[in-house]
Parts: sequence; structure tokens; C-alpha cells
Amino acid sequence: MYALVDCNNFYASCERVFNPLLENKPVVVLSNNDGCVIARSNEAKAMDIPMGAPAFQFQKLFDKNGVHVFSSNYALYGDMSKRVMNILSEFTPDIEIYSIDEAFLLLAGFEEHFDLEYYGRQMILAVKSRTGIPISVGIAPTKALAKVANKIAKKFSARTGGVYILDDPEKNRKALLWTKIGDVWGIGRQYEKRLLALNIRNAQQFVELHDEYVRKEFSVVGLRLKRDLSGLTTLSLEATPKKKNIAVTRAFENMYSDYNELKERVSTYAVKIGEKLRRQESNCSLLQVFVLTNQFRNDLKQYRASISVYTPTPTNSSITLVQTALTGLSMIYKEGYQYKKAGIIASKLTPAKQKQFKLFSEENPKHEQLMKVVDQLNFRENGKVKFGGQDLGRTWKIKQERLSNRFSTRLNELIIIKV
DNA sequence: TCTGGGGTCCTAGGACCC
DNA sequence: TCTGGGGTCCTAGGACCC
Repeated sequence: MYALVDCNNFYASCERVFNPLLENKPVVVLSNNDGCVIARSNEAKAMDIPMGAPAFQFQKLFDKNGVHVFSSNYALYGDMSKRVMNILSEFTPDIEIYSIDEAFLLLAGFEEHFDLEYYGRQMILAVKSRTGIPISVGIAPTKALAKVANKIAKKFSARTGGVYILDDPEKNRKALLWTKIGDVWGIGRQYEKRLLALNIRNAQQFVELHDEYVRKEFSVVGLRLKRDLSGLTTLSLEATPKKKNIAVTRAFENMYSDYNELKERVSTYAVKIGEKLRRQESNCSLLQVFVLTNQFRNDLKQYRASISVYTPTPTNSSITLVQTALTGLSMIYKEGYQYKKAGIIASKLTPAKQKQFKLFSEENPKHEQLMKVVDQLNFRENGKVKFGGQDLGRTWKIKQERLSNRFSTRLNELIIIKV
């Protein structure tokens, strides 16, 4: 059996842990630059605030209904996630961390020795009492069915208490009949549209389609999903491997046409790429650099361009990465446009330890030492060390007007309780 | 005025090899 | 007039996820 454990309204719940006055109140968390709604508490969902809602369009509704609004605080969410996953790891040796707020737990043979429903409740209790985060648990013979079970556990939490098990064919059939086709894991907008056109409205109807047909129309991905959903174990637990691509892409707070402004930002993104690469002990060989104008401004000239540039040698040195990224930028930058966004994607990642020697070019070995020191200093001093290409004086900042403290990772930002 | 960010996998088609 | 067969590797684009 598999369990899918999912944190309820994760980002909103993280904010609540450190501000209990928010219990039973509507809470939303915004994306970078305080742009869109990316997390909502149940109360906020009940107010029909959709996922992805632009904050400026909903400002009035927030004010009128006393919605508590937060900028996203990834330092906090990332750390809380780690804590939750550590606790879940105590319940099985086989765990796949599927996303920041979700994990699959393989409970192979556990049903012979445990009452799985009781086991699920123990998970809820442990996570809640040790982190304050509420979770839901779906248990079933396959991953796709565990997803369905989880949805039921959450949707009917008053009745299920947050745990739901699918373990017999008739029960599974009912659950699949209840699951709308667009809500199935792996069925997105496009597939939903195509299936609805065929009058396939729920997961049970999807499962009854012929294998060959599903394979032809939705590729092997769709077929695997269909089999898993019908109860045949097809998708198995995957180790959480290192990332194969690493990206830093951000919209600017304003539009810029000046090359130097772009240069400064692209440098900063390249430095961030370097930090991420070093954290997972990888080098990269290829950088993709892109720039974009504001797609929402129909009145302005539009331009988008992207280019791939190889690094001289596999590297995670911020110095080399900045140089490479700027080479790319210089090739795609065009004067006369109002740029709103830029980004860098690093790919062709290799383990930092297996460095391939080059015949003619070799990176200065001092880079490695230097980066180590820079990383240590930045961790201790909170990002004080910058590179020449980055803006040293006038620090530009993404809009984060409603940022909470990094309660769980910074001593000077601890929660303070007044007696 | 304002509209996110970061990932994975699969497929088709082109370039290349012998 | 006629012009093979069988591969691999890479990339872009499109689907999906949270």
C-alpha cells in the first residue's frame, strides 16, 4: 500500500503556526513581487479567491473581508517542509518527497501488522504536535489511487478525520466515479478538454477506455496513469534525485530598457544559480539565458529571445557563470524594448566531484576555494558578499511588503511571546 | 500601476554515423 | 530512368506537476 501525505494549504498553514490569531481567518500568500495568490486557507477559498488571482485585482475583496495577506517566505516554508518530511520518514523507510508539501510513503506489507487507518492518524498527530502543520493522508494500493484517497480525506475531513483508505474494488470504483476527470493526477487542462469532448467525465470512465486508445492519444504517460488508477501498480516510488535543471527566473519590479540594468539582474541570477548548483554539488555545462517584455501590455512592442551558451568547462563558480550568462545576454539584447523579465536555466548538470579534465582550458582552481568561503560568509552574514557585476549600492529588491519572519531558521527572528 | 517560479517527462524531427 | 537501411543523439515544443 501507498500513502500520500499532503500538507493542508501549506504556505498559509506555515504562517498560522507562528501567528495563531490567524486560526479560522482567511489567509492568502502571494507570489514573488506580491503578484499573484499562490496559497489560500480554506476560508479564503470559500470567498472564491482563485489560485493565481492577481493581487491588485482582489485588493478590495481582501480589505472588505479582512483577508490576511503575506508575501511568500520560502526560507520559512522550506524549513517547515524539511521538518514535516523528517517526521514522516519515521513512519516508513521508503519515502518519496514529491514536492514541498507532499510525500508518498510505501507501506509494503504494513497492512498485515498495523491498522492502517490508525497508522495514518498517528502521522497526523505527530506532524501536528511537532510542527503545527495539518496534513491529510490517503492510502491505497497504487500512487494514483492514493492521490484520489487523499482528495477524499481532505474534502470530507469532518467525516474522515483526515485519513481515507481505498482498499476494495467496489470502494475504489465509487471513488473513481466521484472524481472529476480534470481532478485526476496527470490530467491537465488540455487532456481534460479532449476527454470531455469524448464525454469522459470522471476517472472511472477514463479507466474503462482501451489501453491502445489511451496510449495513442495520451502517450505512455497517460497509459501508465490509467493502469495505476485501475489498481495495477505501475508507478513506483522514486528516490528523490538531484535536479537535472536549475533555474532562476524573475519578473522585474519595473520595466527596463537600459542594457546595464539587465546586466546587473542577469549577473545576480547567475550568482543564485551558482549557489543552487553548489548546494546540490553539481556543475553545469550549459546556460540558457532569456529576456522578455511585458506580455500584459498590448500597447507596447513585444520581444522575447533566448539563447544557449556553453560554459568553458563544467562549473559551479559564480564568476564563470556570470561571465557566461552575460555573453548570452549581449547576444540577445536589443535596444528599444521595455523588458519585464529575465531568467537563466542551467542544464547538462554533472556531479561536481567528477570533473572532466580539458585539454586546453581549465578553470582557475582558486574559484572552488573562493566560492566555499563566499558561501560560508553569506550564510553567516546573510548575503553580504556580492560580485562586481551585481548592484552594490542601490539594492533593488523584489516587492515583499508583507513578509513574515524566518521564525524557524534565524535566531534574531524568533517568535516573541509576551507574558 | 500592478499579472509567479521552478521543475519533469515524452515525442517528433533533424543531424549525424556506418 | 534509376537514388538503402538502420541506427544514435540532440533539441524544441508541448504536455504535465506543485
